Amino acid sequence: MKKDNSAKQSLTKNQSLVLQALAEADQPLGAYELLNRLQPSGFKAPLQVYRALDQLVEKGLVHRLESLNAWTACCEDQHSYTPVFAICDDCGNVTEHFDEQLAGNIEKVTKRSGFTPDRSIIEIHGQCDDCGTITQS
Amino acid sequence: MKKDNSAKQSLTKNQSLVLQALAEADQPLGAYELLNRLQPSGFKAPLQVYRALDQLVEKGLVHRLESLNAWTACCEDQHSYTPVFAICDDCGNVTEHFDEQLAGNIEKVTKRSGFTPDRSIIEIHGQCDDCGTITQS
DNA sequence: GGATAAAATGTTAGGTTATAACATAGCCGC
DNA sequence: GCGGCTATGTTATAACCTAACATTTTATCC
Repeated sequence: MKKDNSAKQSLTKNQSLVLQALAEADQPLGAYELLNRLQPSGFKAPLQVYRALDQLVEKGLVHRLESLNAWTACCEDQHSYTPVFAICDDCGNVTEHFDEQLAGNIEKVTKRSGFTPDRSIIEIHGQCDDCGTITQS
Repeated sequence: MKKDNSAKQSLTKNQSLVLQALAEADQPLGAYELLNRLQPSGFKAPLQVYRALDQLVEKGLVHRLESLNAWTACCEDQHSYTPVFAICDDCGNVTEHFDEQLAGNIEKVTKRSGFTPDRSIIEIHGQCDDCGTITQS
């Protein structure tokens, strides 16, 4: 994770706009949904969105949710561990978690077979606290 | 995982063809690559492939690799734990692993926040033993 | 400050991946 | 055979992503 305190300060205009749109959303957004929201700001083509997203991911300020084809602003915490995303299939809300032990387990599982891990994707689908409580009542 | 011994016996024609194509491949295949390979068998439209894939995933005979937009035949083991996929970014080879502790930790991380897990996605990108050894020599 | 290189942006076009909608055909229990 | 269910066929379209190339902005060095 190449994330430091200056990361946000060195953002370009497009990067800032995309990051702000993601931060204001209460759910992960697809690239074309971002494009829709940023057209008032002058965005015209998907590539403008994709390029900004790639750069923000590189800086560690945005994560891509592989199972949703969507993107979300990183929680504000500095983190070196692989994030774990909990995705509510009812309301679409996504939360970011960390666990040192879990990160260690992943290394262990693959290294048994001589595999050298680089980046990990952990996404858990289910029901968040709010939605679970509602349906049980 | 709804997988039992009779799962394979109750496959329809399209499902059998898709599963066989995946089993014969030495790498995960995309839906359109599957379509190409199955056109000699009479497949004509993407939906035929996607429907068979969905049904095979439901039966637990095929897994989808979210970060590759590709699909792979399940290893033959009966498994109740969430599979962990190790994906070599050099040669494209993918291996399926299991770890009870890892599965337990994942539940733990999300349940802290009242989340009820349903299905988990764990995909680790990196370098497999073969590719790592080669580049180091 | 001006030359230069690197990074970011603009724009058009096209490729890949996945689903909607509707019609048809086979299977199974009653 | 009838009704309900599952699977299939087919056309069209939506959603997601990248290539290629031109232009502009930013950073750096002298």
